[in-house]
Amino acid sequence: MLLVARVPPGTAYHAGVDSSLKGTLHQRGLRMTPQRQLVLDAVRDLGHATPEQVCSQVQAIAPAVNITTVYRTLDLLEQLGVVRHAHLGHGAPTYSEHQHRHVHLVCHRCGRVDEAPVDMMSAIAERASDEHGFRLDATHVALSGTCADCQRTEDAESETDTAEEVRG
Amino acid sequence: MLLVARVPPGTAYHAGVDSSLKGTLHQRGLRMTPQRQLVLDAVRDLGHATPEQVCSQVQAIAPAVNITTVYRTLDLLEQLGVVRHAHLGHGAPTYSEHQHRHVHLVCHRCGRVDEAPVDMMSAIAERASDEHGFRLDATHVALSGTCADCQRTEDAESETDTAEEVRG
DNA sequence: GTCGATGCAAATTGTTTGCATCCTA
DNA sequence: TAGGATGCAAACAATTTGCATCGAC
Repeated sequence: MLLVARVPPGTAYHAGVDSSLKGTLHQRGLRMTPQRQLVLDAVRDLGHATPEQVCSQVQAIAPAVNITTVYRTLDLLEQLGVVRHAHLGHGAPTYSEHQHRHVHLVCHRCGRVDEAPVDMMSAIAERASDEHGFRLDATHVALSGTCADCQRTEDAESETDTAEEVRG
Repeated sequence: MLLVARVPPGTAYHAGVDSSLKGTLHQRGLRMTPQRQLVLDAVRDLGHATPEQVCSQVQAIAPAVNITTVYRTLDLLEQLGVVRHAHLGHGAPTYSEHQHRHVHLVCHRCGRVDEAPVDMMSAIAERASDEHGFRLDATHVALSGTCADCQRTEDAESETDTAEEVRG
């Protein structure tokens, strides 16, 4: 199978990054494949991405890669601790590099995702631990709310609005 | 259609609760139906419940009610402000009465859901607002982490464990 | 009687599984 | 060349939509 288009010598995708993945895989008796590298590259390039989005990115380079492989590879990379997933709302989980640790603020109106430093949650983490014995993972689930722009939009709407949203 | 089994007179389910729903519906030109009352009752009885769970509960009384109707009714009741939904992990949203406002702590290991008062998040809400212009809805998305029991389990496991989880 | 609500079937979307083939080590 | 990885098709689960029928007002 011709997986990727030919590239000039010396321009390996993310030259050097694959060495660690290869090592991590081999340590566990697993195999390095072009697909696995491409999925990892895609996750790194995209920041946060759903399996679907990762698949599109991978297929831009290697159209034959199947979405099934993307799902399996994301699961694997997560078990290896190379990537992690977070729930940024609605349903679709998004994958990012494991080091990518932020608190996510997702606007439930427009979907925009903002990031805040994890230590923003340290006070809550402490209370959760003290009062509930609960060890918080502040980065796994996004906080939901309304972004500044959408608050303005809502304010503007409520002026004109005569509470007739339901019919339809 | 025979919607519900016959019941002794005077034992209406949640006698009296439907009056407000009926009124709310009529205000908007919408109609009161037994299905709508049953869905609302189910949400109230169950605390948090997925559409699937609401459907089962409703069907225990009225087997002919279709899950499509449950979805549509939950959406409607949410628009009316009678119920709200929250994301308690993985994918399935759960519905509860609108007044039900807690911060949810979900264990990603065993799925257990704990509840904490909303004011637990007030410090974060303020920071989100000040630093990001973001209006936080602390109750919409659950916080993810590890519950006390599962922390003990993990500690116990890591003693025996020799890091060989990946191979399949 | 009118038009909103329901039930049913089918379409959609997101994800998983079985299995034959392929290819890394 | 042995067994892990992939691709493909099909199974699944959760949710939505089209449409004819039903029933609240």
